Amino acid sequence: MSGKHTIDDIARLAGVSKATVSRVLNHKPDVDPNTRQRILRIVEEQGFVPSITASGLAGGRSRLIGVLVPSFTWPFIPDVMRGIAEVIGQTQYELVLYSINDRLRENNRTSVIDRILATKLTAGLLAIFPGMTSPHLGRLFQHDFPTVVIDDQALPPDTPWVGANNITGAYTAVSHLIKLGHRRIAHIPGPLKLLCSRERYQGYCQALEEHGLPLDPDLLIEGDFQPKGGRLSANKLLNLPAEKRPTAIFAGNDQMAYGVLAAAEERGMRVPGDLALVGFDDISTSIHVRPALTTVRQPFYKMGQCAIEMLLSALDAPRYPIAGKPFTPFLPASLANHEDGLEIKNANGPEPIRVYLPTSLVVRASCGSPYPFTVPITATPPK
Amino acid sequence: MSGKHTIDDIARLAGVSKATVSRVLNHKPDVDPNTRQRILRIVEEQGFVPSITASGLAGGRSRLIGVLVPSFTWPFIPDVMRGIAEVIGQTQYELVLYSINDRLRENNRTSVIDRILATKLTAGLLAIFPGMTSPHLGRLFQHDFPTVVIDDQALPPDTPWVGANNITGAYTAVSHLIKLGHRRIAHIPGPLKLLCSRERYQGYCQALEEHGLPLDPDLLIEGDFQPKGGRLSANKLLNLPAEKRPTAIFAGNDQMAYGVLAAAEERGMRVPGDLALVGFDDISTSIHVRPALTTVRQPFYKMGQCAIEMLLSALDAPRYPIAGKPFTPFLPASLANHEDGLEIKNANGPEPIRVYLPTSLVVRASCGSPYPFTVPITATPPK
DNA sequence: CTGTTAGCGCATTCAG
DNA sequence: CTGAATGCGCTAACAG
Repeated sequence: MSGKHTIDDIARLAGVSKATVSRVLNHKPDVDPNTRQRILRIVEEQGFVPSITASGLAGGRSRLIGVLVPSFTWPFIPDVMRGIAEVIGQTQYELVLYSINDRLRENNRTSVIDRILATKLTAGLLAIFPGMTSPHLGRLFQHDFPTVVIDDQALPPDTPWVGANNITGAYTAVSHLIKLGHRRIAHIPGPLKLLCSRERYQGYCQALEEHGLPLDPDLLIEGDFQPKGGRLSANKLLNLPAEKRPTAIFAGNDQMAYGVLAAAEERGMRVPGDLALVGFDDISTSIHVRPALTTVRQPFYKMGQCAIEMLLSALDAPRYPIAGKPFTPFLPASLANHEDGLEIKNANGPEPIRVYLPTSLVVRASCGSPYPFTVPITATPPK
Repeated sequence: MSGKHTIDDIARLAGVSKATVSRVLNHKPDVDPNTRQRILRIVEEQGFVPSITASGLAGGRSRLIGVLVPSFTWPFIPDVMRGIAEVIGQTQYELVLYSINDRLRENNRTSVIDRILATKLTAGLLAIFPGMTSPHLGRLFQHDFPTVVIDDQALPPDTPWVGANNITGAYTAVSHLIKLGHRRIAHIPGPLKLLCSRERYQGYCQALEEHGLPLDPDLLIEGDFQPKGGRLSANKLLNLPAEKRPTAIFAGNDQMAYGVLAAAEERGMRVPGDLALVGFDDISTSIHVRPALTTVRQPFYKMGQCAIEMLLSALDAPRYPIAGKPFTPFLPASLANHEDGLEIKNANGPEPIRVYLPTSLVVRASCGSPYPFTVPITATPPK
C-alpha cells in the first residue's frame, strides 16, 4: 500500500510495456479495452500511485496547484479553502501553499510571484483575496501562467476572476434598511483602493438614489476592514449632531460591524433600537454576536469550488478519482446549476472571464426586522 | 527572472560542468572558493532557481513538506500556519497542503495518510492538531516517514511532538480562581479522548488538590470544544441547586467559554459578578468578547515555528535563504532562547521527543480580577 | 578540487 | 493498438 512500486513493476505484472501502462494512467484513448482493464486492476491491487514528481518532469506539466493565501487571519479563508480542498481531493492534483508575510514589504509580494514563476513547480495558481498583491499578478498573466483570482483586488484583473456580486449585495442590504424606514443611512466602506469596497459602495449609492434619498458625504467614512477601524468610523458618525446622525449603518464587512457594535455599546446606544446595523460577509461568528448581525452572505465555499474548477478545466484536467477509477469528464459543477443571480462576464470574449456568484441577505436582529429570515438576491439592481 | 534557465545554462555561463554548479547550489564543501563565488554571482544575475521537481527526482529527496491541516475552522490554525510559513520562507522548501474533509469518514483519514506515503511527494509531514486522525499517524512512523505532530492527539504519539504545557496552564488558571476566593470551580473539558483535554483536566485537579479543595464530579461536564457544547454544559452546571452551583467555570477552550457566556447571559447572570470564567487558548476574538475573556494563552505561532524547525532539522536541511545566499547552519531558533517554562522530554532517548512550550495566563475581565495583566507560567505544578 | 557518466520515474516521440 | 528509445533537469557516484 505504500508507493514502493514503480510503473515498471506494474508493466511487468501486467505483461505489457510501461508505455502502455502510462497510456492507461493518463487516459489515452488508444488502448485495448481488455489490456486497460487488466492494468487498472493491477494498479488497484498494488495500490500503485504514479510519482507526481517524475510525471511532472517527464510530461512537462506538473500536477501541483499553487494557492496564494493572504494573511491567514481573514475569517473566511477557511471556507474558501474547504471548497478548494474538496474539489482537489477528487483529482490527482495536490495543493502547494504560498503565503504572503503580513509583516514584510512590497518586495516580498513580488518575490512570491517570482518563486512561483521561477521554480515552475506548479501548473497553475489560485490567488485568494490577493488585495495589495493583485497588481503583481499581472506578471503571471503576461507569462501565460494559468491563474484564477478569487475576489478582492486593487486593480481590474488581467486574469480570470471569481467573486461575489458585491454591488447587488450592497444594494439589497441598503434597500432593506430603507424599507425599514431609515432615511439617514451611513456607510463604512473598506479600503477604497480595493475593488470590492468600491463595488459595495456603488451598491449603497444605487440603493439610495433608487429610493430618492440624498447621498450625504458626511455619512461615508472609510474603514480598514478591521473591528478597530469600524469602531473609529462609527464613533465619528455617532458624534455627528443629532439631526445629521445616521439611524442605520451599513458596514463594508462584518468585522467592521463588530467595531460599530462596540462603539454603540460604549455610548450606551442600543442596536437595533437606537441604531440599525448591517454587515457584509456573514462570517461564522456573526450569528453569535449580540445582537446577531444582519449581513450579506458571500458564498465563500462556492467561490473556492468554482475557482479551482475553472483553473483545473483551464489546465485541461480530466476530473477523475485517483488512478484506477473510471474517467469522468470534467463538469464545472458549481456553475452547472445556474442559479438565479449568477452573472458571468466575458464568458467567450477576449477579456478574462469574470464570474459573479450571487449573495444573499441574512436578516437577523441587528437591523431591527421583526424576525430572522434570508433574502436570496436574485437580480441586479436596476440601472 | 523567470526560470527559463537550466543548470546547464549556468554551467556554460560559468565555464564549469553542471556537476560543479550543482555542488555549489547544494552547499557541498569541496568547491574552489573563487569558482563558487563566480557561480553564485551568475545564479544571482540570471535569477536561476533550480527545479524542485527535478532535484527531488534525481536526489531521491524532495524539497516539499506536507502539512496536514484539520478542518480549517479552528481559529488558531492561522497562527500556527504563520509560524510555519515564515520559517519555510527562509528555506528552499515549499509546503504541500493535505486537508481532511470534515464530512467524510474514517476512511478518508487513512486515505490521506496513504496518499502521503504512496505519492512520495513530500519529504516529511507536519500534522497539525490531528485529533481523531492521530491514531493513523502511527503508520507514518512505522514507515520511517519524518513526521512532527503539533498538539492534540487521541493517543500518545509515536512521533516527535510539539505542544503547549496544558497541565501547567490549567493549573495556573484554576489556582488563580482559587486565589480570587472561589471554592466551587467547575470544569468543562473538551472531548476527553483527546490528550490535551485530559491534560487540562489534570491541571485542574492538581490545583484543587493542591489547595485542599474537594473534587466534585458534579462540577465536571464534558464539552465538545465548540460554543454550543460549552453552552450546554454551562446550563447543566448553572441548573445545579444553589449550594452546589459553581461560582467559577474553567472552560477547556475559549470557544466553549463563549458558550458559557451565552448561557450566563440567557439567565441574566453577570460575568464576572455572578460567575467567574476562564478559558484556554487565547484566540484572537477573546479580547473582544464582553466581558473580555481571561484565558490561558497558547503560543501557537511558536508551536508552528518550533515544529517546522524540528522537522527540517530532522531532514538534515541546511537553513539558508534561497539559492545564492551564504549558507547558514541550522539553529532551532525557537528553542535557542530557552525560556522559563519550556520542557523537553526524551530529548535524546529512544522515545520520540516531546516539546512542551510554556503558556501564560492572560487575565482580563471575565474572572473578576481588578485589572488586566499577564502571568507567565514558568514552573510545573508541584507534584 | 573537478569533469564524466549514469540514472531518478515517467511521458512521449517514433516505429512497428 | 503496442513496444523501444529518448529525454525532462538534476544529483550522485565514479574517476581523474
